[in-house]
Amino acid sequence: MARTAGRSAEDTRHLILETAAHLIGRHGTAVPVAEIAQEAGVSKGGLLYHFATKEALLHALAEHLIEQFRAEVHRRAEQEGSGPGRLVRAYIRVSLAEAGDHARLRDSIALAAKLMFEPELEQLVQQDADRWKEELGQDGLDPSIVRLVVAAADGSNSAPLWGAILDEADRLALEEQLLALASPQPEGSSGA
Amino acid sequence: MARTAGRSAEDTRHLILETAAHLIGRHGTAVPVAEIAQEAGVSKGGLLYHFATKEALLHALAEHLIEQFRAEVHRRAEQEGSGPGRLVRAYIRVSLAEAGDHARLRDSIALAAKLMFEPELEQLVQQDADRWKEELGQDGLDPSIVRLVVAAADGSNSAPLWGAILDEADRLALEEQLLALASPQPEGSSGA
DNA sequence: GAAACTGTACCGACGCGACGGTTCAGTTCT
DNA sequence: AGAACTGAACCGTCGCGTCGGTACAGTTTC
Repeated sequence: MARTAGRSAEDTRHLILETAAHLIGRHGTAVPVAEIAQEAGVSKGGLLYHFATKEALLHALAEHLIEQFRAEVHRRAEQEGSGPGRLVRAYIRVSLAEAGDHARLRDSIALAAKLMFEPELEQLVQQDADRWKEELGQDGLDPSIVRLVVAAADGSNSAPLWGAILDEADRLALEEQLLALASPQPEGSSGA
Repeated sequence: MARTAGRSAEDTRHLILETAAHLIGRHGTAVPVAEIAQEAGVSKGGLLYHFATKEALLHALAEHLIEQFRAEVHRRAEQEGSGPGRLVRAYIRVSLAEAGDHARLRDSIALAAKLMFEPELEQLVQQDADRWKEELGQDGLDPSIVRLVVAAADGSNSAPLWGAILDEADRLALEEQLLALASPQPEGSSGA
């Protein structure tokens, strides 16, 4: 057998990436590449053809997820009413939505935890964080509000780490709270 | 050589635990037990004398860290002025302090990330989270404040995951903000 | 237009190092 | 005496990466 019928190499690559994310979310990054390959309906050799090493696979996956998140936030920002805080509110929406998708969230956390200890890949995450810090800081909001809101959004995205999964009601309530904080229309309140 | 002069078995046990936390913070839970033993100045056999298996070691370490955090928060709560919000404010203080100790924070995160995928150990974290949720909920504060503040505190403790390390100024500012939110002396503010 | 050739995509068995855990005889502190 | 180790050899497993092969899609050649 060779190229699987009706599937381009790019499709295969993408399929492997999705499968990897899925399995990593369930079993952690320790999951064997052979298992990822099998689940993706590809041989181990086939997988290694696309990603020469497991680290390369994880690297590609990290870029994939980071890029996806960033694109999603910017997409939401366009829909957000104009004025200051657009980007922050979009960041909140996407973060909290992700927090509601437990499976997907586990993918990200497991991968991020792994990257923490791979110096070469760590800076990939680092740079992304720096970029966010800058972008969110230039969104026209009070820096103290941004700091608070972003910390809370990130926190809701890290909850599974500490076992604290927000239930649906809490998640939605928190989202409303954060959006309110990031919406510059004071009705007589004082910023805390 | 046998028992090291002037050190009780309990001391050795504790030393191993501390060393393990330290190394895990630097290299992740994949660090070999032999390496932990060596770094602790103990033979591999000696380590396995105290912790029959690596999983047992990680289990003990998790309990250690969880218990330590809980004890620390309750200790701080005693020092906190009485009235509603004592525990929440103590939780904030300890969380943010930990967020400032990057090395120690990495220990916790690396371990927590590992536990996520060990069903048996996961519930250990889960139960702890449930306990916190209950305790913090009964602290006499508006639930929406607690939700916001705890999410932010947890977020600051998860920052390294996303590469977003708070600098000292931000950390202190955030701490002040959260403490203010968790202090029930309204000067004319409305709840968000 | 079909045979010969080429490169891409993929297969699957194997080698090999690493790591967890066992065993055990010996040693030293309390 | 018995608890608390040391030290080193050893085993089994597991997972990564390599490597020789294979099957098709195009492309070239006549």
